[in-house]
Amino acid sequence: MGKSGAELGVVAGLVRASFLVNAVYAESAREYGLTVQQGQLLCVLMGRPYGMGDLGATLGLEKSGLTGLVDRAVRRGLVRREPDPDDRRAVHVLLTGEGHELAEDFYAATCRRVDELAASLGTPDRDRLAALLGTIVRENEAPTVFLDTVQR
Amino acid sequence: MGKSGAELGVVAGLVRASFLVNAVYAESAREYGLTVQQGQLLCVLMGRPYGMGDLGATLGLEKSGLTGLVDRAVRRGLVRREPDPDDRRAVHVLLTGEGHELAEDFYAATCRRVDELAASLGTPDRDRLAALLGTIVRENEAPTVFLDTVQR
DNA sequence: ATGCTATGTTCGTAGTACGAACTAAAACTG
DNA sequence: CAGTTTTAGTTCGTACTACGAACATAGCAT
Repeated sequence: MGKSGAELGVVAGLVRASFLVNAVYAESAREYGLTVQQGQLLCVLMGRPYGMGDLGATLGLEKSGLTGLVDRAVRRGLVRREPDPDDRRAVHVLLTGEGHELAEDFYAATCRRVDELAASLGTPDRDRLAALLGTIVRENEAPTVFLDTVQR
Repeated sequence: MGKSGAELGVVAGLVRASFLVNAVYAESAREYGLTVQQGQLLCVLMGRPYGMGDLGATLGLEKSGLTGLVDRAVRRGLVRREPDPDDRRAVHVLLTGEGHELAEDFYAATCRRVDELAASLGTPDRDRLAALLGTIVRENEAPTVFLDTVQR
């Protein structure tokens, strides 16, 4: 039973830790007047502009749902659609200046809060945890929903 | 910069791993015709019945939002409200027979999927990861949104 | 008894997100 | 190059999520 006990430990640990991260993410979003989904959109777009298709794949949304999310973000002045010069069907979604500023602030606040979740770990444990999570993220090809480091 | 690099690694690792867990959770929920929130409700109630207040605190919801969530779960026959004999204002929310069965199945499927996220880790790494996440969960007092082990 | 607090619900509002159906443009095919 | 198929996005209808404010009861304290 030792082995199955350890396995359940990983699963419950991952699920509950995710719950904490979600809560912290929601708190940050709220602080900046965003919904979680809008915050996620901004964080993804911090890296580069996306077409609607890629954006949906990255966020795990159907295209029909994404249209509304982008619409609302456009209405708030956070992102804009730009026609793709090479394909008149396609658009690029990118941050506005205001959106970029808000994204940076939200990203920083979220980093700070998530970092605090791990406050009780010493540096070696943090490094170990980072390495283990890095393996999971890599092996499962988690999309870039949150940058490793801020673009300079 | 070595230290700050490691710190960002933990943060990005936690956020992206959470994204993976969320996606897997959503996939499980969908498989069983549930929304994520309904799945979460069932998983919490697997442990024991809750009053609306405790349930809101556990799930991180305002009471007004919780009423609707429970209403819809009642309509689907998954949970029921029972008057608290000691306090005529209060109710206990608990799983119906059908809800209990569905919760077990959903829980098992989710466990399997989350476990697969860590498939590339060997047993020692899994144990280390479980221990590190366990520390975070404990230090931040993550509510019991997902049982450690199924109740027998 | 009388006010204060706690428990839940109702209501209005905004947002999330799916599938099906649709438009338009690009890509393929004979 | 005309005709078909595929791809990119949007629109529409539906159901769900979830907040705050206002409300009704019920318990509690003085």
